[in-house]
Amino acid sequence: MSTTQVSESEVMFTEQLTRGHKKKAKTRQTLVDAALRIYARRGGGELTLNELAEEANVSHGTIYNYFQTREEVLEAVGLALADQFSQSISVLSAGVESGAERMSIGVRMFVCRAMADSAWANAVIHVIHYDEGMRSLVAANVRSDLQAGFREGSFEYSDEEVALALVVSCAIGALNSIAEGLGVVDHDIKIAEMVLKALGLSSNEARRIAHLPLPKII
Amino acid sequence: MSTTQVSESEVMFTEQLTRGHKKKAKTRQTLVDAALRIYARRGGGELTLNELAEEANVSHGTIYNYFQTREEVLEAVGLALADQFSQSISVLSAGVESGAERMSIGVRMFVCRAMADSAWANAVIHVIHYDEGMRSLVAANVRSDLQAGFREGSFEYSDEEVALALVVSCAIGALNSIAEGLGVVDHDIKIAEMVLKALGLSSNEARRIAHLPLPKII
Amino acid sequence: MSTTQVSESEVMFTEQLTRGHKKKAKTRQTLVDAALRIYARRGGGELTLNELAEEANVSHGTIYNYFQTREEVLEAVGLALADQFSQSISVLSAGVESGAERMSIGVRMFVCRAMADSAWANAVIHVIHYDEGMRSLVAANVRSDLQAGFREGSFEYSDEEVALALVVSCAIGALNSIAEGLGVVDHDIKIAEMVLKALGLSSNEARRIAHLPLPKII
Amino acid sequence: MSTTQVSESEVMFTEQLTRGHKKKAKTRQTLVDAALRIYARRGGGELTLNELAEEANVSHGTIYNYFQTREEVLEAVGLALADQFSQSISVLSAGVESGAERMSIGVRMFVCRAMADSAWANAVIHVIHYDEGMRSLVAANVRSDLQAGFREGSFEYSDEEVALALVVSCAIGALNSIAEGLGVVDHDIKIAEMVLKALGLSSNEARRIAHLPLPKII
DNA sequence: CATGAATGAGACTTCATTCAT
DNA sequence: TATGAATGAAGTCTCATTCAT
Repeated sequence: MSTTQVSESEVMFTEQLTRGHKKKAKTRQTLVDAALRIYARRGGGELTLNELAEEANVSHGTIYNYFQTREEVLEAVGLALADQFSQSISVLSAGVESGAERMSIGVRMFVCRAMADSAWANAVIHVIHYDEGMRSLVAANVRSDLQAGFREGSFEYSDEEVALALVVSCAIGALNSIAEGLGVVDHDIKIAEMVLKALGLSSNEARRIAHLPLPKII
Repeated sequence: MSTTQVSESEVMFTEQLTRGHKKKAKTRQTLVDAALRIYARRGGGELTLNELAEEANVSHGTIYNYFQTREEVLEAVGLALADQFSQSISVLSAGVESGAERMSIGVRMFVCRAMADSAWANAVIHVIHYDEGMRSLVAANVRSDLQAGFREGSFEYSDEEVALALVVSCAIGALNSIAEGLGVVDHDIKIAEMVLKALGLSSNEARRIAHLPLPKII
Repeated sequence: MSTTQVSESEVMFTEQLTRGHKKKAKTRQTLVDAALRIYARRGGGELTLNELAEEANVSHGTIYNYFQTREEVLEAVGLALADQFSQSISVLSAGVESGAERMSIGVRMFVCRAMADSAWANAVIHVIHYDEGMRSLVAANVRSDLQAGFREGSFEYSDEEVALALVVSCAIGALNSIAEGLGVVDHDIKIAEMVLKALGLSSNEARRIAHLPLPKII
Repeated sequence: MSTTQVSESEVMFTEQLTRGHKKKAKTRQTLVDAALRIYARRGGGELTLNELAEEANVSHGTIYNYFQTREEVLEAVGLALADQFSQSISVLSAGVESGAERMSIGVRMFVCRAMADSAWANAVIHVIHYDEGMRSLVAANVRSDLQAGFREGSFEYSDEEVALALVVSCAIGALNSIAEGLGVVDHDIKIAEMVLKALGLSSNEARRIAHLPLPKII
């Protein structure tokens, strides 16, 4: 998110001379970014297109050159966020085989990103609450690691759906804590450790895996 | 819903009531109940005072004899819900000493009630998302059991806040699953078991405690 | 137009009204009257609720206390106009037996009113163009006279539908002429005479009937 | 619709055309044709330039290379329609001397075309309602036949303007009936017969003339 | 010329809130 | 206190029109 804001700010600055008439194809991205900034900033409530237009420095009508309805805007924002999210996760856990380790990496990545970028955290919280598509995508990512860990004998749970919901809830719950300023040191590790225990790992094994160093981004 | 009416009425009896006061309280309660019915009925979106007035069979203006703003209505609804909630939990785990068992009972009660009364589940989901007061109350209830279990050596976690957030998140997550029709058999037991494991109990101990029969309501 | 207001007010007095209802009815009438004034004033185009609110000196929101949608407003205006229209006609041709004479009176009344009240003419032209209900009502009024005249042997036409459309078209056409300032002296008589001839009366008979004095309004 | 293209192309040939002019004319004609197709297709409501651009497969901006405003587009469409109309009529009644017969042919042609080509009927109805130019042109065509019949002693009416309005109204009224699916067999003949009677012909004479075979188009 | 992104006025509609009765 | 008519800000969406490329 912060990266987005910086790059957008730069763009804004160079374009203020031409009063926004040179945007064309980039405008859609501008709109999505603006929406994410709004989500990031606020505590509750729905995104309005008035706000979006102002944040993106375009007129109301412009939004409708890119989206047919308000719903489409929200959907696009959800997709953008989901895209970033799933990319981040899959890049990081690329070479990892163990389901339990992948799960740990996924959860920690999710939480770490939220700690590093509270704007992103807020946006995710908002979007995940309103957008079913986002929820499914998150669930799909988690489910594969869950099944892998179960096949390998690391995990032990009586119901996959319940386990899935638990992992997702814990991750989102951590995001909420962080967004409310209640983050703690090593939040990612602590959450991952508890999640792994909930999934059946022994305390020692859970602690060991949760404390493994995160793979570096190349 | 009826529980709400009773508890609120009881609170009223602790004051000296004139007839006017009684009627005032009655109408106010009518409004809160109507709001809960609306929350219960719908999937998403905000409560409007139009709806509320119609559901309660009063005119728009009447609402403003009992609440200054829409926000106050929502707050009152949150309080009413929180009231029932904490009563239910504390009644049930009244004679139980063990923190782990109290925790299990609390979580299972929460989930069981959601399964039995999807209207209540929907209302809680709505309110908890918008009302900070409700969230704190839930947290307070959980925290005491958490600390008890920790003191007794049953629980083992590295950070109380993180553990607290985890328990609450899992419970709310279960409510969401149930509200979306994704409930499973023995949902309450499965969730409680995983939560106990997350809090450091061994698999066997977690399973045992989670499967204890719930205390009967007298 | 002023006639409109009077007749509508009379209707109001005949109902049993509570205080609230009276005011409500008054505003509703204000809105309908304002709509008629707007129709009367303009050359073409659709009625907008902005215009209506301004003309009626109420705010936009007030309109929605009386009508659910813009369509309902238009419908109400059409009904109001249709009501006046059919009342006027039936009052005037009350004691007349002959179908041909009733037809003549109806057509002449219609045209005379348009000449006397060009606002009314404009409103009718507008409404009849957009509102199917209005068209049906006019058609129903004409059809009975048409059938009466045919049964009595005065009229002679090969197709009732065609005859009906002809009468209505001629009357509306006359309204258009008048609204455009192309009215002529005895416009009503001239139109009625031609219509009667079209319906099969001899020139002499058509002229005689078309020139009969209109019944007085008591 | 193709008739429109032909007639416009013929008009063009009377000028010396550069390649640029030819292309310009072609695109302009494309736009007018597209507008006619839209009018033909729809029941009610106004033409929007969005629709027009899409139907003509050009971009919004292109329209403004050919017309200054939306009004100009509508005007051009009206002219195109009026052009075809008057050509059709005058070709058909070319060799006919009698005013009454020419009137009958004109009315019947108008109605027959509407029955054969409901797209044309819809377009005419739309345009004639909004475009004064179209109305005048129709009136001019009728007036000459009206005067001829009057001079010849066939017609007998007390006011030319009223008679003119009556004929036009009846023709448009027939179009409306047809567009609403209320057409009847020999609609053209029945309307022509009634119009002729309205203009003073005897029943027998009106019937005879209205039933004359229409001249063939060579 | 053609394009289509951008604009902004203005349409319909909702809804929390006020106030006279 | 109860009512409900009135309000007006704010929201979603449309569309004629402009302008840089």
